[in-house]
Amino acid sequence: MNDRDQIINNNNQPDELSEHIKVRLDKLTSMLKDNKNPWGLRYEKTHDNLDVITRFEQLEGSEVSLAGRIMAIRGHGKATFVDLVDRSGKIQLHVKADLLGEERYHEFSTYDLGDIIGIKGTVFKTKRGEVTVQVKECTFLTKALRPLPDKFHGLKDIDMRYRQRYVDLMVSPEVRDTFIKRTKIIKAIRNYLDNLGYLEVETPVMHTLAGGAAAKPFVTHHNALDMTLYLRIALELHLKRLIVGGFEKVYEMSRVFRNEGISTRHNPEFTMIELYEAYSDIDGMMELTENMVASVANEVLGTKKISYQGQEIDLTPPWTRISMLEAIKKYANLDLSGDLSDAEALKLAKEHHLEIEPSWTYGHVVNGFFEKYCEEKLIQPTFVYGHPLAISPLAKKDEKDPRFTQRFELFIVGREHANAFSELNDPIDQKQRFLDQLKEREAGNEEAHVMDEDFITALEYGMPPTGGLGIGIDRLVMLLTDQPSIRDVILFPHMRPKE
RNA sequence: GAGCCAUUAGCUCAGUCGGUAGAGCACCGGACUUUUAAUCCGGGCGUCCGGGGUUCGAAUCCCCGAUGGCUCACCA
Repeated sequence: MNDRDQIINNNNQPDELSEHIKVRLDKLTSMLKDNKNPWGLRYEKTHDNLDVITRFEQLEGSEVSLAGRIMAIRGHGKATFVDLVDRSGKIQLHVKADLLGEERYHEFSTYDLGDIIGIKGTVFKTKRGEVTVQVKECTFLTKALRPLPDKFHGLKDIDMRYRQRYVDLMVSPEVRDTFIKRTKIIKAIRNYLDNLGYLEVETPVMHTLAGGAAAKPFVTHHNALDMTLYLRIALELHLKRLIVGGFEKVYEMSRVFRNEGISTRHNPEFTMIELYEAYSDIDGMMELTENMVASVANEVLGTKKISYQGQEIDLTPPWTRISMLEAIKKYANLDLSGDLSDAEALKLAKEHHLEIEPSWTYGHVVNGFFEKYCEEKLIQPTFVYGHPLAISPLAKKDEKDPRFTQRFELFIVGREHANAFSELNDPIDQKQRFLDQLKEREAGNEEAHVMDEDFITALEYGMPPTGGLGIGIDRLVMLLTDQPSIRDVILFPHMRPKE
C-alpha cells in the first residue's frame, strides 16, 4: 500500500480526530485523488515579502514570485484577499476568479489557513493603500493538517509556546525577532573578538573530569571504553591549556551543561563564552567586557541605553567598579575587612541568619553576605571584584591581601552576567587549591572542584600571566532583548515530558 | 525539593450560591470582485487536565496525581 492509498484509507475510518483535522484530511484526500501533490516541490522565489513592500516604487506593475504560509483569508465571492507570511513578514495577495480562471479559483478556495503556497503575480496598491500582489498563478506547496491558533490573540499558553516552538514562531513575529536578535548578538560578539585577533576554538564536550566550575555534571558512559564521561560544566581548563600551547588569545562560545535546578535564569544546557588572553589580567578583562557588551548592544539595538523589564540600564562604559568588601559595607552596613577568624565570621553569619554550610570559612561568609545583601541591589552594570580565595580556586591571589583574589563578577539588573580573573598560573599553588577543594568535597560540598592532574602538568610547562572571562550568553540575550525568562531566549528550553 | 496559583471547544477566554456548558476567532453551509480582527445569514463543536471521594446532583467542594507559571531553595 502506498502513502496515498494509506491516507485515503485511514481517512475512511471513523476516528477521534477533531473536526478541523478531519476536514483538512478530506481536502488532502481529494487532492491525492485528483493527482495534485499536497507536499510540493522546489519553488523559485524572486523576492521576500518585505522586499516587495519596501521596494514598491520600483516593483509596481512588475511580476514577482513569492512563497509562504497562508495566515489569513478574507473571501469576497469571486475574489479573495490572503495574508501570505514568509521569513521577512506578511504581504497581502489578491486572488480573482476572472484572472485565475473559474476552476483554479475554486481550487484556491479550498486552501486552509496554514497551507503553504507559491504565487506569481503583479505588484499593485489597493484603494486603502496596501501593497498587494495580484495573483496570476498559484502553486500549492504544502498542506497543513492542523489548525492555527487564534489569528488575533496568537498563542498564549506558555507551556505550548515552549513545547511547540514551531507554532509559537509561526504566529508570533516578536518571538521570531527575539531569536533573530539572539543570532545577531552572537555574531556581533564573534566579530568583535575576531577583529581583536582572538582565535575561536572547539574543545571537548565530553570530559573525563568535570572541572572549571563549581557545579554538578551530567554523567554518561562510553561503551567501547567502558568508562564514565561527564558533559562539560565549563570551558576553562581546556582553553587555558591552549594558552599554555601558545595561542595567546582564544575563545569558545558553546554549550555547557549543569545538573541543577531549572528556573527563569537557569536551563540545564546553556551557552557560554569563555575567552583567555595572555599578558592581560582582571583589569584588561573589565575593559574588554564593558567595551564589547556596549559595542554589541549598539550594533544590534542601535543604542547603549536599554530598558529591561521597565528599568533603564545604561551600558555606556566605563562601568562602576566596587570591591566585594566595599559592597558589603555599602549595602549590608557591615565591615568584614578586619582580621576575622573562621569562627568569628561564622558567628556573624549566624547572627544575620545566613544559611551556612558545614564546610564554610571566612571567605564563604564574605561571599554569603554579598549574595544576601548586595547582588539584587546592583541594577546598573557593576564590576564586583576581590572575591575570597576560598570560592575562587582558579584565580590569582590579590598580592596585597592573600585572603582575596584578582577576580570580578559583573552584575546587571541584580543578576550575574560575567565572571573573570587574572588566571592562576602557579602550578604549585594551583595544586594546593585543588587539594583544598577536595577537602571541601569530602566535607560534603558536591560542587567543589575536582583535581585535574593534567591541568597542573600543563601549568608546569608555564602559562603566561593571563586574563580570562566567561559570559553567560543566554542571560546577556535576555538583557538585550528585554525577556523575563531564559526560556524566552532558548528556542527549545528543557521541559518535563508531558504524561 | 517546598509554598501559592493555573489547567473549560482547534486558539483566546467567561462560567454567579453545587442545578447538568458559553462567547469571540477558527471550522462547516450560503451570499458577496479592493478587504484587512472584512461583512451578512445559518450551523455545533466539549475526556471541563487525570483518578478517587462528598452529594439527589460536581467544571464548581474535598483528597491524590500530572503538567505549567510565580516565589523560595538549589545554582559563584
